[in-house]
Amino acid sequence: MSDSAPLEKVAVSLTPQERFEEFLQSRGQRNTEQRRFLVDRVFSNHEHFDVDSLIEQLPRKGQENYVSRPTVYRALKEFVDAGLLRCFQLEGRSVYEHDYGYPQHDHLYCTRCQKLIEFTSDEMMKIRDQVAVQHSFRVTSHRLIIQGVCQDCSRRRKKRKQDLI
Amino acid sequence: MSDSAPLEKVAVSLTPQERFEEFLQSRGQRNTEQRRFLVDRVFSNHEHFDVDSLIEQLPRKGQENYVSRPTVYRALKEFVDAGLLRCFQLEGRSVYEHDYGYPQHDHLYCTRCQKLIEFTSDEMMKIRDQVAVQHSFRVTSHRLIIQGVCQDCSRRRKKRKQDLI
DNA sequence: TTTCGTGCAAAGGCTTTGCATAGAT
DNA sequence: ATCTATGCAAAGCCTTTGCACGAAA
Repeated sequence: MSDSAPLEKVAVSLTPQERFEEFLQSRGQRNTEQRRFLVDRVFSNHEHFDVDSLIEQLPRKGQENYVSRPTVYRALKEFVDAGLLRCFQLEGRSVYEHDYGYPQHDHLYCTRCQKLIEFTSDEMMKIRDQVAVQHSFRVTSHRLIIQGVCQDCSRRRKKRKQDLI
Repeated sequence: MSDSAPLEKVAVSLTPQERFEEFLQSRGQRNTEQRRFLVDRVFSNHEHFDVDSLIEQLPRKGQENYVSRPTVYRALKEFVDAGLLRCFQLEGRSVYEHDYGYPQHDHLYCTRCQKLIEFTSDEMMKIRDQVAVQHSFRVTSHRLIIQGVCQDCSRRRKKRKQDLI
């Protein structure tokens, strides 16, 4: 059974930067300034993000280290291929999160404040695999998102109701 | 534990057509030919579908019962609101399935043949609710998709390998 | 010097919207 | 008669692509 503590990191021997370097070399691709810069930015905090929120935080056109939108898209795809990031769809857009250095996990999604809460559950994995066996299905991955309202939003709502009395 | 049998229907007192009629009346909306026609078509078979595959099966422009693309989109949204259909995202597009008259379930998705296989799991629901309690999260719904390769595709692959020997 | 990567502009895929007309109640 | 629904064309949103130039190996 999982507990409610924040997700623990997993020990990894290479930095994301080094790992991506290796990935690129293995495919005969080049490690450019843009790619290095984006790896840095993407791994500078553990929040989930979408392309727009990432680009908002990057230098604008004309500034130092500007990276164009197509290049951001291309880089993110490479990060996913390299195992640095995972990508999933939420409300129509792609959401990215750290994969490298973090364990397999699933999400609670608060439809009030859009927060994504990570959790791990071994039992979830067991059931997944049992279901697969029953259907003679060979599993490669899964995606579980539990939607609802988080604690903070429930509290806020309750507080507001009390204030009205 | 769920078994591997196909999904059983759930007893409902109204036909989809009747249920949608009620829904429209409750919202002061009108039951048009297009809506009735689409309800019929959508409930004529239990397969999952996306907008394009649905429209392909509908009459073309100029023919009897033609329904325009925007109207199809608008109707599908209403069917979801009315509880007739459920909608989820798969590989970037919206996929629809019957909700009214069918139990809550999840999916195995074969990445080889794009087949969606439905399954129910009470244990899955239990774990979902346990996780939610641990995080003081109020659940409204969830979406689980297990990706991998289905039995048929595994067999085909094996067969092909044998043939090569 | 060869190849790959980048930025630009433009296009693509799916979905939604504004608007005038047609239709339901 | 009133007000919603439809079809059309156009726009929106997110993402990808073709191409010429620039940069890495």
